[in-house]
Amino acid sequence: MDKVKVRIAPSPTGNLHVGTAQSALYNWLFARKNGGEFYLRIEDTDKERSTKEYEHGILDALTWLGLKWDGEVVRQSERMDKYKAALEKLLAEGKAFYCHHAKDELEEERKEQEAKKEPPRHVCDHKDSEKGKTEGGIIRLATHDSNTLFKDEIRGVIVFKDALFGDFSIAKSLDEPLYNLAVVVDDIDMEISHVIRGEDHISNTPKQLLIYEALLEGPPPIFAHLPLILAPDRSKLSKRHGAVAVVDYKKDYLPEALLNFLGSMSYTFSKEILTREEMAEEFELSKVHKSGAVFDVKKLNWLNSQYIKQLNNLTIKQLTNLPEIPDAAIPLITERLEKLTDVGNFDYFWKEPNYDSNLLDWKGFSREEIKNSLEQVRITIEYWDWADKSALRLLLDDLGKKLGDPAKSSNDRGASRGLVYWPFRVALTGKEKSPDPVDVAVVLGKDVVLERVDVAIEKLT
RNA sequence: GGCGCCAUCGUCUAAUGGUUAGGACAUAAACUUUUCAAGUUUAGAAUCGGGGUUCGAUUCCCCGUGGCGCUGCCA
Repeated sequence: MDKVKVRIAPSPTGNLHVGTAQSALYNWLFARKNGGEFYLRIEDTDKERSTKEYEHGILDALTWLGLKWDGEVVRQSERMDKYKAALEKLLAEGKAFYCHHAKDELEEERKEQEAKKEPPRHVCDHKDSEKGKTEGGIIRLATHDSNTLFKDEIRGVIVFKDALFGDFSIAKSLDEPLYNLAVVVDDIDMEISHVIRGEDHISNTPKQLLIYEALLEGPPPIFAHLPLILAPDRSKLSKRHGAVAVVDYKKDYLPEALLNFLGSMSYTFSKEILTREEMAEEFELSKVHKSGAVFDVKKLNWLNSQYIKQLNNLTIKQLTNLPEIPDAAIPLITERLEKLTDVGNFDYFWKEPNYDSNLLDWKGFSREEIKNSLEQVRITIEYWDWADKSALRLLLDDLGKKLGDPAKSSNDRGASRGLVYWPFRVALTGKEKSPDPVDVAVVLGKDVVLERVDVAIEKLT
């Protein structure tokens, strides 16, 4: 087999879509597995909608994901001469022609066809006439309806019965090529061996095959159509479903997690969590799934939490842009972090907590009892040997036993310990939920702990 | 309407002619706990329908049904 060369071809009319990212991943894996090359081609022939900002965004997103392309970025806007040459060749050989029909004529034709329940298409009567050779109007490929088929590497043989798409358009003019033409010219020119793209391109394939036939003597590339990524309602995932751009995930997710998720969505690897190198090793194009997969953010979150747990302290600080997080707090935080920005829920490790005094209340106990508990905790802390964490736990447990109303707590030991631990945790964190307050106290240090207990006592006074 | 693709737990999927239909996420419960977002354990949860082929179909074939995609002088 010739060298494997694959590409992704996003158009810079929006941010990098997660579907395109998945397609990029599979192309990348396939190239990596087969010692091939992975190219990036920007399809910016639509001057109205393409922007440089989106192009930069796409490059950034791909880089963030770690899907580095080989060679230079190819831009269709810089290759207009190639398309023009191809068009001139097709025109000269009578394989393409100028269509002079006006838009309203075509619309008329379409309406009639719909009324007759025929497939909508334009079969042009200019194609073999002199008029078809006269410049002006759009350029169409001269076709003859027939069956077209191709072998899809993922789906097997796909047959288009009576491929009835008429003389379809390939360029608005010599200098304005349309999608199908540009794609084929580029794929030929870049010597693409495998076209791996979304399922939504299946219906374009027979058209492109006809262009290959008209332009190329050798065989066309091998095609493989990936399943679509679906929204929870099983329609194609699009902007109206919320976060669909890779960049939307950047603040909360690790690229490794997103990549792992996208990869596992339409392919079954030997394990749940694996690096892209491990994925590449196992990857076989023919084993990619056929059916669309719903984007389940819960599973992404879970994967993300698994990756976050493995992060080292420095990385966490950089990623969250919070260098002030104490090192000792990091294991306590990463243990329960699903999204990076959730780190804000743990800001009591580096900031004075702010909370309502009602939060200090515990079960049926009175304000006086709570206050007394905190005062006792304060004394315990002051006398406590700071190095011994388990000693503090024992001391606080004992305090709980002492403070609890024997009538209330004889059968409810937990409640009396709660009288100690609940206000203590709130004093330290200002939250209902947090890691073990003793663990938090150790991270905070004696001075801060005493300070915060004092603040809490103050609030109750 | 035309053409095409697809069809196993809620979700992602494994099993391709013989399994108690397996796993992961999610959910629920129990345990643990001062609380929980963490941990451990357990549970419930699926082969779209109808015909074939076969001793036997999740699996192969056909027909329905459903979902989705495409149907541009967008890509």
